Amino acid sequence: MVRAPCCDKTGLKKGAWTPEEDKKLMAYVTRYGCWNWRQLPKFAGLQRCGKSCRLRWLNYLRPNIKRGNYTKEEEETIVSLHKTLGNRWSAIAAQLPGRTDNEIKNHWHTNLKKRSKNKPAEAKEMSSEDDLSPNDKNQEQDTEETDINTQNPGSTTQIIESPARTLSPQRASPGDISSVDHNIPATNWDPISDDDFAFLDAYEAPGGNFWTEPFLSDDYFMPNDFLAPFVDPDHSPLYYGEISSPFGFINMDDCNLC
DNA sequence: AAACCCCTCAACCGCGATACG
DNA sequence: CCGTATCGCGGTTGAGGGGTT
Repeated sequence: MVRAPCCDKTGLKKGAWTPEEDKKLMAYVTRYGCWNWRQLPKFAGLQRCGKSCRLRWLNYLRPNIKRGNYTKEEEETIVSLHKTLGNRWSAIAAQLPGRTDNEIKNHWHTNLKKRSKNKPAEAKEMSSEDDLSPNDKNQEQDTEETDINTQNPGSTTQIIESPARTLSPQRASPGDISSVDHNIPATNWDPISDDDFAFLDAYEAPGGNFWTEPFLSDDYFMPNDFLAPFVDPDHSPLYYGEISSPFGFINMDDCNLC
């Protein structure tokens, strides 16, 4: 469940996220968006790799995430989509608003897989998969995917893009961020108060140090073309429009960062 | 009460795809 | 076209909780 925090050789933290880290990430992404996952941890003051931040945000902190309590409809959808799509969890998740591919994948392996095994009609496909060696499984998956592709060449079947593409804050509409799902357990979703931005404000002090020296490490380097989403307080919490920055005006409509 | 086992799920890892210079 | 950086996806791991013996 919760892994003991540890550090890798580069000093980056690994393992379970602490509430403080969550808050920092949440506050940063909510305020500035995720313009570059790799650079983000430096700006957010996190000793994490960008990949880890991205995963944490997408699977846990992102607004509108539903957790647990799968409805019957959702489970049926997962099972039926899995029959057609195979292990394309992101595609499946795209059909289930608020669900992440990781969560669906876990739910499948822990619940639905067994359950579907018990249903004779569905068990045919599922149970055979279980008895296969890893190689066989791969082969079967390849076959399955090939079938999908051959069955639907240029198909009009609605296979929505992965949630990471459709729901990721990188491309999410401002509404995605602003409409918070308060069903998220309090332990996971601590509403962000102004205080939570305090650590960010420290870097926005007059002089613009935040954008030029954010949590700078000795070897830090700011790309010349650096851009970041800004927040218009009138369009809280995120606003992507034409904004000014230390680097001039940025028309966020032309900016595909988020 | 203690030991063991099983289950859950957050997080990591590796790789392919895509973007960019 | 090529090399590099970054992103996104799917598979896998393993800590910890709960159930069973």
